[in-house]
Amino acid sequence: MDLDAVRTFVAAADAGQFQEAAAELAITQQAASKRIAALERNLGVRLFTRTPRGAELSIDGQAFLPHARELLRVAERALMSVRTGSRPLRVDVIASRGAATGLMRDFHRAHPEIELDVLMLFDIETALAAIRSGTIDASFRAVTAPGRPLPEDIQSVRVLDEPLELLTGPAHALAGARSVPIAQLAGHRIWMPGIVPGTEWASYYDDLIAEFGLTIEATGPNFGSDALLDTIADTPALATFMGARTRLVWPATHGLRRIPVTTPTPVYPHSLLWHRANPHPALPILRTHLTTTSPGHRTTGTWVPAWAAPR
Amino acid sequence: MDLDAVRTFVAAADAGQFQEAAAELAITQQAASKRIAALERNLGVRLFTRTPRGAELSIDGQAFLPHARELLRVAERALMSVRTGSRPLRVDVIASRGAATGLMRDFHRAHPEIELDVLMLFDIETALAAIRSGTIDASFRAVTAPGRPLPEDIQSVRVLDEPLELLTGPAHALAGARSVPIAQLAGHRIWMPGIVPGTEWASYYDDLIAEFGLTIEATGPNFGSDALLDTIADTPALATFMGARTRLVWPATHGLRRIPVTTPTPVYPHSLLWHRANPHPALPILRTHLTTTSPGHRTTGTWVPAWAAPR
DNA sequence: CCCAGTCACAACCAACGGTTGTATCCATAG
DNA sequence: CTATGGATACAACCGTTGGTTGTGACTGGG
Repeated sequence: MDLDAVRTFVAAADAGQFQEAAAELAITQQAASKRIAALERNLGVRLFTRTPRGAELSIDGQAFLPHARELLRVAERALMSVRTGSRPLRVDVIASRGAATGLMRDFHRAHPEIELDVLMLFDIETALAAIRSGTIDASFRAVTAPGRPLPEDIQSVRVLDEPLELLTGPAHALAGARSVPIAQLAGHRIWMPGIVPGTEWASYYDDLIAEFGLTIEATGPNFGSDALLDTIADTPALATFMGARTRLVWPATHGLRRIPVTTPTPVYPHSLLWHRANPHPALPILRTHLTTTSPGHRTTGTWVPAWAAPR
Repeated sequence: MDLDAVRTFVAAADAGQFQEAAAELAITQQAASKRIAALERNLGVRLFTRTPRGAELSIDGQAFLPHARELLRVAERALMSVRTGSRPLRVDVIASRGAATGLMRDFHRAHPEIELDVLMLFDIETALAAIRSGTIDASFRAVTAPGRPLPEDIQSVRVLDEPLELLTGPAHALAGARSVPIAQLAGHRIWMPGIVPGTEWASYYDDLIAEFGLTIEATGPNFGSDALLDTIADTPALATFMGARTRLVWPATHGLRRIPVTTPTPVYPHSLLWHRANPHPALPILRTHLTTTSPGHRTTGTWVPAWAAPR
């Protein structure tokens, strides 16, 4: 199906005749006729009933018309998504099911008129480079990686501290606990596959291990969250960490348990990063939305890595 | 923008390389490379970063990808809308803002998984022919036109009696009335432009005029409901009829009044018509939905044309 | 150090899609 | 009844697009 033909179809449907549609599109009447004939041949139905005074939609044409308009609308938006200047706000989130995605969903609900593109970059270095080059407009990240202060031209605001919970199967030793002190996790096998060295997550868990003497197995390739959850559900000796706000798309029947961790509760600090000179009109709206809906952060009873602690 | 190029882009993004994408689409690697190069040229951005081991999405490519998928999805649905066999349920309504449209909206809310195409045919004759030929699946109409009994192979069920209300501007003599007996309308000018002779509406109003001695001016071309409402709002001597369920998209500030008509209340009887042998799986669901949510019809205090009265 | 595997460029060719010119149809006016 | 105007479709022509084949450049692994 050719988008030019669809455009011609919509123009002809609106005009009621091919000639005027052809004039609008700056082609000859014959070309418009050929385009629509080709479209009809591809679809296998007649879209217009031709009369000596114009062309009016057949019933199939009437049914097709709204779909054709939608198609052009979507094509237009697809084009806009890569047009510099007045393109959708591009926001990088740290994981597709994480808290930042939920925050963006909330933002979209609050401001459905703002066009959004949400993507996931590899690590904070990539994100910073993209923010500085203007390729993306904002990023949800832990505010700094260890030893690397934020550049001068990047601004940030802390928007959410997400508590980590323990995720176990029904047969796990801690499955019945309503909460578990972090000291009790020493000696339990905690499995976190797919943590890529060099990313903020790796730094975060390195610090967590060092601080509380945990044994985290980060080995093994990441076969996707489905495989991870499957293994956790079936293996009594394994557990994993998961952000409290992470949404699980998983049959509840598997009996996975989410157990809060306490004394202290490790939290992952999400900040929004952006370039101080970014002119995108939707960016201040996002910032305002996040700061006004942020629940704030407790500092007592929680733990964050030293490099992420508020100065 | 070429849909084939978009398809190639999505395939390459999924495969992570051009060669495999090209194999899926049954073209050569060079052709896929050219298609994506052309797409990048059209969009003005680089979608992939080429490596000697494949091609991975650039940031622009990541932003474009969901739009590309959506575009292909919409194109697929546009194609289905004219494919015989498993195409969306095609329902004809009598007016774009009338009660039947509202009923279909309710149905769509109740069954969002059912694909619908709603269209407006010229009159009941066209609708019957389209139902018999299978071009449409159902039609909302007054069950018969005068003197023309329903064919044997068409079935019908009465789903809604829609009361007619008087619509006036704020300066009209009846503007303050909470309701008006139909006998009081004799002598008032009632304006109904755009009623096409030969349609059910024309028959309906002919009967209404004959029964209650009204003077309805059906003259003048239809300049659209905006122009009609504009004139009604500004002309104290004019009023018009409007279905009680008709949704008005009109600034409330113009002070239009909707006044129920009584003793009796003229109602327009909407029936659903369909072919007894139509195999569309969604058709019985629509019928069940309509009959179970139908408010039923009062017969006392209401008026319908003799040809539409239940036998 | 070579090889396997990837993408890009060049040359060639068929097919698509545009234009111009023309025939046909029908409603309307004279 | 006929001429005319306005609409679509068909035919011929032709440039450009988009496919294939052949080849070169690049890079990571054995």
